[in-house]
Amino acid sequence: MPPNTSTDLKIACSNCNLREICLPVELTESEMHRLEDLSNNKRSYMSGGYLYRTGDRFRSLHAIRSGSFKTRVLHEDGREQVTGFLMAGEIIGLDAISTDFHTCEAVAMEDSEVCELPFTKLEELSREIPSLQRHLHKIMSREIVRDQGIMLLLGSMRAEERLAAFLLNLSQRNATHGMSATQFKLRMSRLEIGSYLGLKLETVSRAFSHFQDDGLIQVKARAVELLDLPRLRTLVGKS
Amino acid sequence: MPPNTSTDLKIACSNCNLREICLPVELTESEMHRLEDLSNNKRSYMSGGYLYRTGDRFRSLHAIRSGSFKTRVLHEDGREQVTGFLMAGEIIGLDAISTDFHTCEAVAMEDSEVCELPFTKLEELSREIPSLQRHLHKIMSREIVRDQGIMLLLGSMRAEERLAAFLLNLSQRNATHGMSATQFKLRMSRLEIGSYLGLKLETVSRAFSHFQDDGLIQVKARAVELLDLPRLRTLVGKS
DNA sequence: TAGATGACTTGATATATGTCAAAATGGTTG
DNA sequence: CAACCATTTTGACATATATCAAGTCATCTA
Repeated sequence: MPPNTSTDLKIACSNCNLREICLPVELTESEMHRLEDLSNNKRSYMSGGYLYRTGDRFRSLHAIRSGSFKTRVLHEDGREQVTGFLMAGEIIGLDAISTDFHTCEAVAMEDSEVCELPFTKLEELSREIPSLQRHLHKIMSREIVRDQGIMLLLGSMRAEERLAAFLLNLSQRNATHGMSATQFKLRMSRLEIGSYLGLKLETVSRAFSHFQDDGLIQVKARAVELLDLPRLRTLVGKS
Repeated sequence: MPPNTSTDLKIACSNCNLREICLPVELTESEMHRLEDLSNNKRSYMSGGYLYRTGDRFRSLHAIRSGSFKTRVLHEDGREQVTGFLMAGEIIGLDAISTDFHTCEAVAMEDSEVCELPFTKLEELSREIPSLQRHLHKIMSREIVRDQGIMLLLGSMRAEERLAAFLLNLSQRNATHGMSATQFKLRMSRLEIGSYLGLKLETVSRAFSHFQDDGLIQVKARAVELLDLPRLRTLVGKS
């Protein structure tokens, strides 16, 4: 299975005009209002800006309102590993609950906006609203499942399978957020894709070229069109 | 950083005689009793037995009381990836909260016992006991951090670094559970280690042999002794 | 205890991906 | 628009790990 649709949020975020896509369906009007109070703090980040850094004190989760972020963990010796690409509607910062400090850093890949979700308040509210509690648990669990999908990818797939899985995952998430499943612009460089997939950028580039030669995709720099979804899927499945 | 100390549990499990190691410190007597009611169901599994399988309906988390389990995800084409090795005191099943179905399977690596923690009840209780709620959140977050550590390992470390990180992680978890940090018996085969680390069993075996030739470890089949922890650590750190 | 079976080690060789280098392309800024 | 810089592509070559193949060693059962 490719890395899964990740933590797309259906929590809160009403003040952020994400009412329609971000709310758990089961809330009463009054619960809704309380949720709105929670998430009234909105912030903007320029491309390249840090939402948080490794070691920062944890206070809030963030719901991405627009734009996208990458998360990465840094190794002592300077090596870095991109651990996720997050887009609008997804929740970022779950790693930090564990120790009250962030264990990775989050960088905007384009100009982006987030809603702040103060965690203590979120916990309070979820004690009172069972459906919200369950929702929060699901979001965290989904992140675990997503990570295990990436472990599968990194541990047992070859370069082109990894890239195919990656493209299909982007495709699916784009579709989920109402965008095209077959045409999109990559927000990340070959280097970042390589880090995420455990490959060197040259290998990523060659895989892109090879897919294009095979008629699987059309790619020009960061503009990608998936021409043959079924064949991409079989590529991931078997080999 | 090597894969982190994983989800060692301090929840519940009083009836399971894990009172001393498993309880969040901050509970009152009455809260304690309620927790005990929660976790009164104990089960045994023989080596090779399934705690759950992919697709099983999710009802409970499980606290491992004794023994150990491996979790693995299966790829359509039959490839499998071991995603974790869990030992006594750790919590298993967090992946399933996401969809209410298990997304991986858990197999006992030796004769083992678990406490069942019915999740709905756990949620109820954690709505009423904030310190328990926070604890549950930390356990889930810790699993996320652990998985990201493994992603770093799989994505950016070479074979011997991976094995060194793996051994150091086992060492640390053993120590956490009051066992020797330098001498232990592996509960898993070279094949399983290889799957977990994204390597073939021959590569794992060669790395073991090489470490032994270098005086880093003493290894005979599954009995391992770490002879030079500092040098193992530098091996993981830089290269 | 012997025999059988699966686990592990070791060697020779193959191959996927990494490395190094150069050229082409695209985007950005004055 | 031009010049510049970063990004991407492509090629030639190097290497870590996989693959294939024996052979040895452990563990379990009869």
